[in-house]
Amino acid sequence: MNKINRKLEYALIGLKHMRSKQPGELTTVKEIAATYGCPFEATSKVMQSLAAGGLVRSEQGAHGGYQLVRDLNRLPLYEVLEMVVGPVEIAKCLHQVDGGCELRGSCNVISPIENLNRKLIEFYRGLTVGELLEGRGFVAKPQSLELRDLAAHAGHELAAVE
Amino acid sequence: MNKINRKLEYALIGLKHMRSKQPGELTTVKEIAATYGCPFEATSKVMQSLAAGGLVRSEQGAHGGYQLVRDLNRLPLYEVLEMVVGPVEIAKCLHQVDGGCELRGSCNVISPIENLNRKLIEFYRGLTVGELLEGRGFVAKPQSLELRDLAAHAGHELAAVE
DNA sequence: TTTAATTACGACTAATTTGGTCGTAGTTAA
DNA sequence: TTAACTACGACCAAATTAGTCGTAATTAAA
Repeated sequence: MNKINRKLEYALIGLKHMRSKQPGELTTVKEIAATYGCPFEATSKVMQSLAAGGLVRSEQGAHGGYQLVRDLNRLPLYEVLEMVVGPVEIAKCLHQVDGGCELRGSCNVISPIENLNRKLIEFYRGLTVGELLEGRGFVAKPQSLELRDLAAHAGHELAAVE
Repeated sequence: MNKINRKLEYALIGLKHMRSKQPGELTTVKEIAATYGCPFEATSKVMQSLAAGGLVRSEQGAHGGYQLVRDLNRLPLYEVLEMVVGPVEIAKCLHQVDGGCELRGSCNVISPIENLNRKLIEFYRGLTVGELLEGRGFVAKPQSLELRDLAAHAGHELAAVE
């Protein structure tokens, strides 16, 4: 029921990576996957979700890729969560029968978890992606020549420093 | 990876129920299960966890049951989470291999998800169970924990924060 | 015009987590 | 002794998550 999973992790990793690029410069999924060891297909789908949500722009074809189109410092984590894992809904009502509440007004069941849900949404709305990406640079350990070639081809060092 | 699940729900339901009792009055799992439709065995185990964590006291035997021993208004949700679902750890390091970090001591990879984890822990530490158990309407004055309140009840954990 | 590199996306399987049950034992009031 | 409780480990089922595969579609460049 929670929404913090690998998809979100791949999204944040990708966003952090793209943030270090020049405006207009594209990032491929292959590049992200190779640099950080994320599974290609899974990462690819996450990027597609981000593109569908308007957070990144995609260019197809050879020399295609993704680029950021929004300022991460003004982007609530909540929006990314919506894009990659859907609405933040931590728990369903225990007593729902065919979509309706069985206990009606006397229900004290859903309330605590619903309260928590609301507070979590508040929390996610108030937390910017930019904040999460702070800290030391995300330095990947070069694992192969091919990797360095990739980075070189992109015109960047592997170490993305703040 | 998230820790918001049915166990937590049963815990909050039980706590809310017990809070309405007189001091010294016991609540049985049977009572909770019957009142709210929670599965008996699952709820029972949750209560046992709460007892192990010192949040409630249990009395065995006929006419036994559970009772609250702590003030829910000064109890961080974090503690309940620890009791019923273990430490708040939303995501494992992507680079872990066989339970150990692949990069060992030289690992300077800080996953954004780890940052999020820290922020979530902060959030859970500052949110009291009492707040969550308020009615369905708005809570006029949220009783967020101050640091000194935390110190009174969870001083040993505060030391581990930094 | 062909090829290679890339995004797009649905279907599928495997792995993990979660939710729940069962059996049995220990405790205590009546 | 019995009935009503808590205590707890082992187990199974369901749901979710994670990852893979196959196949298009798109585009730059040879």
